Amino acid sequence: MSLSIGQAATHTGCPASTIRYYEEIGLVPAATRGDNGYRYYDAAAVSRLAFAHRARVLGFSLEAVASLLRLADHPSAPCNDVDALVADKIAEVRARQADLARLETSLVRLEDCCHGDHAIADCGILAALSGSPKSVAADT
Amino acid sequence: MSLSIGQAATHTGCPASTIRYYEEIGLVPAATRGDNGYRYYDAAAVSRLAFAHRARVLGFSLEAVASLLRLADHPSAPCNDVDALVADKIAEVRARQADLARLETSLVRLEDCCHGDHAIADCGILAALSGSPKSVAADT
DNA sequence: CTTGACCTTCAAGTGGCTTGAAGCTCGATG
DNA sequence: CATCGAGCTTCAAGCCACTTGAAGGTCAAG
Repeated sequence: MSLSIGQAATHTGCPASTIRYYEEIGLVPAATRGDNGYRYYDAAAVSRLAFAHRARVLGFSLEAVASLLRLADHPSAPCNDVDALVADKIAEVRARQADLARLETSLVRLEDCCHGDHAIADCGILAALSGSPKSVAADT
Repeated sequence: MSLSIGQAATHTGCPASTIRYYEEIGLVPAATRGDNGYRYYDAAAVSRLAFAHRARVLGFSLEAVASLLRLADHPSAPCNDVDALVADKIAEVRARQADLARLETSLVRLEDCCHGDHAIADCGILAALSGSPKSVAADT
């Protein structure tokens, strides 16, 4: 039961063009080909694609996904490296969340600079962006 | 009192290479040049660079920054468009925050799949990534 | 007068794909 | 059996926002 690239795409949620790209950069091994030149994916290949796609959706870089795939191929090795990759990612996501929270504060402060209908000349937003100090770029 | 590109970079926080890039793509007008071919920036030019850099730091795309700069050049126009850009950005940041919160949940759940020192073959993280259902990709 | 920091241009690389062109093949329909 | 549209192939270029590198000119200090 092997799937065409389009079927594999539907199955994994990973677009066909992206599957081709993953093969091109060597993230996944080259698919087997039919006599027509079409790529076909057996269960193991589909599983690798699904794994890669899931990891990408979770925010892992292609490099990290490659590491995870390599690790998954060595079942007897200790799983510390896997843990480390996940822990790093969590730390990264939390850092990014903090960034965004600060950003939101700044943007809301910026929004508050503008009150109602008036001309740009009187708009506090542009004034703030133009460098009036301590109105926007606080709490770094 | 005009600054070299390096001084402008220090002053605005925007790297010299980025300033050159902004000029290249027409985000800011071409700097005036000295006899040596060096770019020099007067107060107004530095202010434009600072404006652009501040807006970028706040997460506006180059396209949005270009809009803001255009708007800032028309002081008699109403400021609704400025408001809209800022409001859009806030909505975007909040959406991204929600994304990241979901992501964090998934990653932590993933992390919980692994308990202590063992081999990869027994690691729940890789099992979860490999497609065991409902362990990671919940609550979409 | 030499050193080293700074400036110049132009080209290419980064990540992670996506899109487009030109041309195959396949399955269903008339 | 012809044909049509969907799906497959390859290769190239485009996207965003820069960054990096090579090769060279300029300037101020020692």
